[in-house]
Amino acid sequence: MVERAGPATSEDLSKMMATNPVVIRRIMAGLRRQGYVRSEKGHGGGWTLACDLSKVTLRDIYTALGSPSLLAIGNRTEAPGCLVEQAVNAALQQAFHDAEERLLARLGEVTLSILSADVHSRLVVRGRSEAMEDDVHVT
Amino acid sequence: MVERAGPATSEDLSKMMATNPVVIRRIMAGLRRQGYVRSEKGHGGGWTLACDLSKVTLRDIYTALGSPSLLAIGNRTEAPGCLVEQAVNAALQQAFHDAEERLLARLGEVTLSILSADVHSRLVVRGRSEAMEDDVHVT
DNA sequence: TTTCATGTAACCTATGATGTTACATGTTTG
DNA sequence: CAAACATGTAACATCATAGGTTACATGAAA
Repeated sequence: MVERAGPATSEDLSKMMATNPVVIRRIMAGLRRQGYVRSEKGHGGGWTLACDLSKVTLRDIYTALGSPSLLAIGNRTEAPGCLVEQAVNAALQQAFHDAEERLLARLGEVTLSILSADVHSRLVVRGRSEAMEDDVHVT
Repeated sequence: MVERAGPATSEDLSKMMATNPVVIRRIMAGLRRQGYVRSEKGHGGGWTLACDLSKVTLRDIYTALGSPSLLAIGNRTEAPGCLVEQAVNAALQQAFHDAEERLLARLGEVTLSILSADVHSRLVVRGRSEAMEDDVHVT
């Protein structure tokens, strides 16, 4: 979206990400609630950025999207009756917490502007390698 | 299983864990391959421990069970074409690795004997609180 | 007033984890 | 040896959930 002059429709975005417009709207709804994007209806409408990319981190987005669990395993039951389960939970609770913290901390370090810059540099690289392929074809 | 004198059948274990005997066998198969348990067929058969509980850690079990992913998120595609995906992966790769390492390290610290001891102490606590409840009922 | 776009509920579908059935293999007991 | 038991495993069924789809209401621009 950074690259675009005007608003991007859910239709456009869904094509880019090989998914469905409604899925895009569902996801963007969370970002809109936090004010990271704006949406306009009608002709020429669509989604536009509404935040300072250097101020918004992946963690903000993670939060806006409902903070789903980062770990594949973890304490399943809130207050398990099974003593073995209790023992395992007690033994690993701290580690789960630490691992999650580590991930969240990193998410908080990565701003959208950093990502944008990285995407740009990757674009350049891709451009160069495509040019090289052309050379090969020509030569 | 530590508590039992003889072998425990998949039937017994499945009842304890509120699941199905076949599910138990599926899981135990992994542990048997690593030599942590033994299985005997026929009358009086079932599962018995075959390892030193102080030598086997949760990490060993995790490995025996096929090292499933510990993180709920992560690099989905091996070599994504999408530049944004590449950029995000690059930014988070280290953090994913660190978080996973932290979990694995902790799993490696927790031996089955530690868990067993903890379960025992919880048994005592539960016993006491039940005794107290009895008192209440009596008084 | 028509066209376009979001907003959202309701439903459909694909996937993976778990549960179940069925049957083969081997072991003990009478 | 035959009957009862228990594992080993394949094949199938069920359930939960993430994602996809349809349908329609709301609102804005041409």
